[in-house]
Amino acid sequence: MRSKRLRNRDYGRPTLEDVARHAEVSTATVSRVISDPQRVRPVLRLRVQESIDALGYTPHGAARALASQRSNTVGAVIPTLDNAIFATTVQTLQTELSASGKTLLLAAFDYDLERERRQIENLLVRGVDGLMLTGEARHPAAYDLLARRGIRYANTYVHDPASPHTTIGFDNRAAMHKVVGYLHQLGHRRFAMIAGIAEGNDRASERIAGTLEALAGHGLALPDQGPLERPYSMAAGREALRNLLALDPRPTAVVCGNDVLALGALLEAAALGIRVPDALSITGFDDLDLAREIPPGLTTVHAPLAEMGRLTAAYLLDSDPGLPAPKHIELSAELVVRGSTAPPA
Amino acid sequence: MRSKRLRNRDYGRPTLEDVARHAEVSTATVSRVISDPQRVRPVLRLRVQESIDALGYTPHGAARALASQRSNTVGAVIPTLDNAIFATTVQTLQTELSASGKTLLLAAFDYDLERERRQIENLLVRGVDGLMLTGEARHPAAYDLLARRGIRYANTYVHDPASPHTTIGFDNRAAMHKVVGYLHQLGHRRFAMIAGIAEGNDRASERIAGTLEALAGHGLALPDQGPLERPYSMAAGREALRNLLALDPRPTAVVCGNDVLALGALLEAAALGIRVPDALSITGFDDLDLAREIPPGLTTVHAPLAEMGRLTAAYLLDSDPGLPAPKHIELSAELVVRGSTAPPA
DNA sequence: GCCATTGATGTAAGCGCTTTCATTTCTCAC
DNA sequence: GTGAGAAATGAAAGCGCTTACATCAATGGC
Repeated sequence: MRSKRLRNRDYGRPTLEDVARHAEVSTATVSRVISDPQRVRPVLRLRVQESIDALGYTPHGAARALASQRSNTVGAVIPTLDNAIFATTVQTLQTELSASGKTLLLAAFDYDLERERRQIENLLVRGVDGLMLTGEARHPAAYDLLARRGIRYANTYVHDPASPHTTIGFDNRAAMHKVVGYLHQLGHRRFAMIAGIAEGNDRASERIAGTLEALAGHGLALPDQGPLERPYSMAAGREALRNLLALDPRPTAVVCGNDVLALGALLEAAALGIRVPDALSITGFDDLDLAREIPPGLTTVHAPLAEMGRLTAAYLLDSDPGLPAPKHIELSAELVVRGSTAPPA
Repeated sequence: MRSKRLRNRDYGRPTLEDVARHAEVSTATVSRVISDPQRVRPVLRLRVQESIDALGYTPHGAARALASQRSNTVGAVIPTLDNAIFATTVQTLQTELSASGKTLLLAAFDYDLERERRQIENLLVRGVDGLMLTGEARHPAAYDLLARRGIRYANTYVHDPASPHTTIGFDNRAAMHKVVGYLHQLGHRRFAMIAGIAEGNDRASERIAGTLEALAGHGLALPDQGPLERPYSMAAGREALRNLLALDPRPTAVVCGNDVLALGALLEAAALGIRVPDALSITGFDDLDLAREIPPGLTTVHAPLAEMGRLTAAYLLDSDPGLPAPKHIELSAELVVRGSTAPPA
């Protein structure tokens, strides 16, 4: 049973105090050398720095966080990384944060809002200084917690100036208006939709709502079955397209809730010998790399993922007052016309 | 200038002490209720729990980490999330960790080993209890740090029983032997390679080395220019293929360092009217979803990404002794034959 | 019933830093 | 040279928790 005094010397990493003793200064000075070197005379600063190197000292993050009441840590809560659109944004966020010396805590919730609540709670316990969230639909208790902690957070991938929360993203609904408007203008009248799963996912449901609205605006509607909701996979897109092709009359335009579904539809059409865009127009959403590369090119909506990550980082890093009025940063999500759309036969 | 005593009551979150006072027990008891409820009599346990709820108390992670000397946090240092193969593994890792109440700290280094060193250092400062690393090539100072801290870490995406570090992954070199062996058996003799950028990336260089070795084993070699090293993008794959097609004699088999490059090559071949696999065989590495979906199906090596994430989590969560002998978990990376390969014309 | 155990609580000492406040040391204008 | 004010340093009090260790109550063998 060794004494506490000795514990450090024997096993532990050197502490601030060890450095202070070695450099014959106070711990306050060492602390200053580390966090604000300008405040220490060059002579001492150098001496301390040498002791730090000599002992191989590295600060203890938790102690620092406890004493300073800030963790220099930011959290991101996303549905999953298994989806390029989140991966890209998180990648940018991470890079920006680490340029500012912050570390990213990552949590995924797999589209389960209860799980999301727990993840948010966990990150709050970890003391994150800010939080990137996905969408607006959320367990009420989660918003309560956020409010009670007075922590800065942003709802991303959405834009809603009327929201009481900060939003950084684009208007999913409006984007679908553009898609439908464009197809309608090409002459399409028989539409179908392959959507993402709407439950617990307001981006997916907004895209559905936007599509329905826009169609209604032209006096049109989807086939009776409504939008086909499918998980995020090419295989699901293929299967859904097969379903739609069985319809009579066949749709001439298939609007998809995301690029992966659209790509599946595109490949299935090709496999079935249905020529795109001549016999069938297909659109996506997100503008993955592949949308540009795959023939005949996928008409889709460009989601500014990296920019969203960058702006979110900037917002969360901004050390302004406490919680200002919610901010709403709208990013444009433009229609990108490629080869998968044309006037109906 | 309000007193410390009051600070909590006025602004802060409630603390353990607040809860203790409210429940009329000691802080030790509250602490026990939180971390090991069994040790407290039901009567008290209940009372404490009620106080916790009443005050809306949540623990303070940093204080906890400082007092207990463990952060319940694990770090992952990867090149980038902008690459499905890392995203998938990290996704699994994250899910597994959070099932055990651990949080994932994520850092990317963009294939810059100096930056990787800094990221590792940063995570160490944050007090991670374990670290997932990518590959084996690393700044020596990073290994020093790791050793000095006696922290548990795993080099993933590689397998090397001779390594002094724990490795969890597959043998990239051996996998390329399988690819080349298979193509050779089909009758191919004129090979070319589109590889990832080898610098600072031992997976990429191992794949190159494996290819060269295997070819040499058959008395063959790449064209004079050697492997074409390209960044991870379909556009780069297309460009590289165009380059290779200018060769005289043309290669009959193009081996790619990853699926994205291979997909680019595949699409470019299609665009140029070169029939795959009749006029040209193409192989990839990773086995992305798309490899299966895209016609004619990409022959590739299946990388067990999710399994790697799972095993890494298990290893890092394993609270066994300190640092045992390095462990080497080999995952199989099997050749998956699809439509993009056939005997040469 | 009595004493040795076992189990449940409480006490209080840190964990390794930051930061306020007091003290000491410099700077200069005069 | 002197004294006022600025700049640099040190002393020490926490930050909010965990965890020996001490204490006290309950249990059971005899």
